[in-house]
Amino acid sequence: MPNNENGKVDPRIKRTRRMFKAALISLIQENGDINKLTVQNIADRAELNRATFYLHYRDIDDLIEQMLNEMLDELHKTMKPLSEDNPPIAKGSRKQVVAFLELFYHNTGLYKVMLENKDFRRRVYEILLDIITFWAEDRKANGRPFKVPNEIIAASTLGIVSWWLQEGTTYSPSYLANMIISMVNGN
Amino acid sequence: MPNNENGKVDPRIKRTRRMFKAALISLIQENGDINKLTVQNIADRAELNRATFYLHYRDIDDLIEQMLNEMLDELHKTMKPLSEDNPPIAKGSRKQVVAFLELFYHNTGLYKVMLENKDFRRRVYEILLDIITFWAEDRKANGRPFKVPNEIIAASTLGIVSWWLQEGTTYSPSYLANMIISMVNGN
DNA sequence: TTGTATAATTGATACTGTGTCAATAAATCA
DNA sequence: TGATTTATTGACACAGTATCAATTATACAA
Repeated sequence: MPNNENGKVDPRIKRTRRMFKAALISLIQENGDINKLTVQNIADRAELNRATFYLHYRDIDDLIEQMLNEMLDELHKTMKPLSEDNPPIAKGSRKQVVAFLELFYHNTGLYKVMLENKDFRRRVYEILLDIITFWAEDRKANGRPFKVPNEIIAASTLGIVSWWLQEGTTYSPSYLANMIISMVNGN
Repeated sequence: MPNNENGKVDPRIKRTRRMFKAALISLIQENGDINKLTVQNIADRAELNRATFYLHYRDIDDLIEQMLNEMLDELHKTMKPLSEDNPPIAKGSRKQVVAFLELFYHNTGLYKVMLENKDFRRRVYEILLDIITFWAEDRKANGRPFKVPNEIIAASTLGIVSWWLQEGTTYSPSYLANMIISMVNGN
């Protein structure tokens, strides 16, 4: 973001980008499809000129990528403090899974659509892999290592979360966390 | 498909549709993306006129849907005889999972891209759910029912298969089947 | 507070892709 | 062979993309 010499960002820029992002979310929630967006629709919804869009983003994918990065930052921010718990304990892990699921739960419509994006999926997978790797080390130290590779556990969990969002999140985050942990623990 | 009075299909029609479908597969394998197709590209690759495309398909989504149905028929055909094994046994189930994975394995490039399609994913999920439901009944009858709902097992498996294809199918179908079964069985 | 720098708007333009059509050519069928 | 169906061709109206120069509006700094 272009700054002036004091390190401040022109409020017009902040406002414009906020408007475009809000418009994107609004349209995604509305038609539940990420592939039917047009620059004109986004500009109309943001109540800004279409040419203004191109002053800030290369194209729609560029806007989506920036959006996606902000959502991933939020995910990371929620997960990181928990994974730095010391010492790591089984209860802490469950808490972490629930916190993770709640993030999705509180923005079902948005995350459901965003998970259609390959890049977003890949990076959520990586966050999951981080959590699980951390968890796996703890389990190994306690003499009951996971029976399947961490990558497969992460992929499995992503599959469950995607399905859960698609299906309408009828299970609570807490219940789903139990199911995930039960599958992973093998009992 | 339009038939004449003898029930035969004009060979020009068969040829044309075969060409369009081959062109679609070829382009998908080439750019690994289902969202960057144009009618002109497909027609060029098929060595047919663009207008001819519209004689056979409403639009690109229509062509993809027909493609998708053919692939699902193939999946069903592979799965059905196995799920009618009588009596159903644990070994039979493993064989079924391997057969399922091998189908994907032998056409990685195509299935990988097709699994980006929401509709295709939903229907593969349903096939998996069928298999697992069948399996679950057997387990229940033997007094060791699954600990998590069938839907969650199906979603989990779909997540693993999607990841496996994305990642480049480094594990063999047989090994991956073991991992899936291990997760499901919880041991 | 005023001048200047920056951002946003407007209207224009060239371009790519869609979907349809009428006229014509080519292949199939009876 | 003649009639019928399919495929090709070129044209058209349309929607959306991406960029530009000229103008208007807003923010910042002296």
